Amino acid sequence: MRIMIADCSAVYQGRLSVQLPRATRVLMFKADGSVLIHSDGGSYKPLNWMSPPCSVSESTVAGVTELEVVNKAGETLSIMIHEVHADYDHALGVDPGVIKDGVESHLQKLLAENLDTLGYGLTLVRREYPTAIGPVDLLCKAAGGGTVAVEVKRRGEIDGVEQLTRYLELLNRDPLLSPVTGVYAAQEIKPQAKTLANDRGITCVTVDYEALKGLDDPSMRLF
Amino acid sequence: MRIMIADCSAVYQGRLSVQLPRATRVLMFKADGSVLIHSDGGSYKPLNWMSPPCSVSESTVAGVTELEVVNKAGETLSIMIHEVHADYDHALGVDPGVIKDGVESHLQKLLAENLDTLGYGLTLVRREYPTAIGPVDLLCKAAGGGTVAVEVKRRGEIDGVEQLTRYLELLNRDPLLSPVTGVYAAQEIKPQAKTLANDRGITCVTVDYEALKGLDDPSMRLF
DNA sequence: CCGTAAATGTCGTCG
DNA sequence: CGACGACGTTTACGG
Repeated sequence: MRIMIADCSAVYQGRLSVQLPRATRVLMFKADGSVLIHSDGGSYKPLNWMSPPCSVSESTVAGVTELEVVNKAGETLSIMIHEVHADYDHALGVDPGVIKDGVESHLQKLLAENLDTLGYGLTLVRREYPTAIGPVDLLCKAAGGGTVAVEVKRRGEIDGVEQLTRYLELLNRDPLLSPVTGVYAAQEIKPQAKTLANDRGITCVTVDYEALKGLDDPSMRLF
Repeated sequence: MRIMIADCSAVYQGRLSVQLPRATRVLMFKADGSVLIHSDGGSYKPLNWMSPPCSVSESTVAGVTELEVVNKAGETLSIMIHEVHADYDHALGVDPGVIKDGVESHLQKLLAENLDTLGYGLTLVRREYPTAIGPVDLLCKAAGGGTVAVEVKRRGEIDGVEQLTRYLELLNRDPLLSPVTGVYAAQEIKPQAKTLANDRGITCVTVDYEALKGLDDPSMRLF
């Protein structure tokens, strides 16, 4: 990876136009061709960038170096380098990547294995039950005979309620499944989402990921 | 900004858990306290990071330096530095920031000035018409007497249809506005969004930003 | 500080 | 390759 500290200005022309006035910034050129322009603040998002795959061409006019980065969609990032304060290059090698734990799919899996958390007498039909408008996270049979569709989210906001509502509308047209009721399960459910869900007869369940994990993993049990 | 090239491993513990196995990476420490861990690929998103505001503490055990980055929510990013290949520091100063053109608000403005694009005989009531559940992008009077609510998006996906549906539901309760119909305007509308919109009697309009811009700006006109 | 909506969103998965 | 949903989404903007 090449890292430059440089006095530069830049223009991105693509899905929109973004201009960067002249200032000192950090330029990162990654092995895959991608380019990031960082300032000394903000967050992890660069001021301007080009995602791979893309190609870089260089030209110099009157002591000013211009880098033209282009991707396949024809988007361009043009960087004018007025002065270079530092220029480093290091070989990093291929990264082994990240290992994640605790995302929605894990929560979904744990809930599927512990349906009691969601209500009594539920039997799993399947996870990711396919429908024309997308997969339902968990489809279950209720003890009473009807069906229960479960939408799982890490953070329960209003979008999830809308999503589940669409599924319920569709599933209830199927006489083999009807009546279908909904359960909205999340580690945290926002008040507005809860209100909308209740309004539509959807049950909200707040789940504790750590507790579920403990239930699931015998080595974590206290007794 | 401090930039290190180092052989490191890292663990984030917060909203979820992310582990980074040992490898050579780029560490960026920004002036506002934020930390980024970049590999030599991917895109602008770091493998791991901590957003500001946060604080860093350092300790060394058996030649291994551990950096512990903590934010207010109690999320932690712990970086074990096994070997430092390079360590640079540069003062960048405050960045003047970016100038953008072509985002949704511009599209909204252009559409407000060219309502014919959306349908015949529309008169603008106002942009960002306020309601209890958020602002409607464009509220218009129809020639026939009713009201038209317009939702503007750069890319029309299903969320926007839900958003507009909520507005329509609310606006139609107002006898001064009713009947209110919906128009979904975007540079590109996804099939599922179009299907759902049609299902709900919402008109979809695909708009050409460049053409609108040409209409709007006399200097761009051909005649 | 909460809530909503936009984003050059990016990233994975599945068809 | 496109569509779709999750994301440590992040970020900006109002009340």
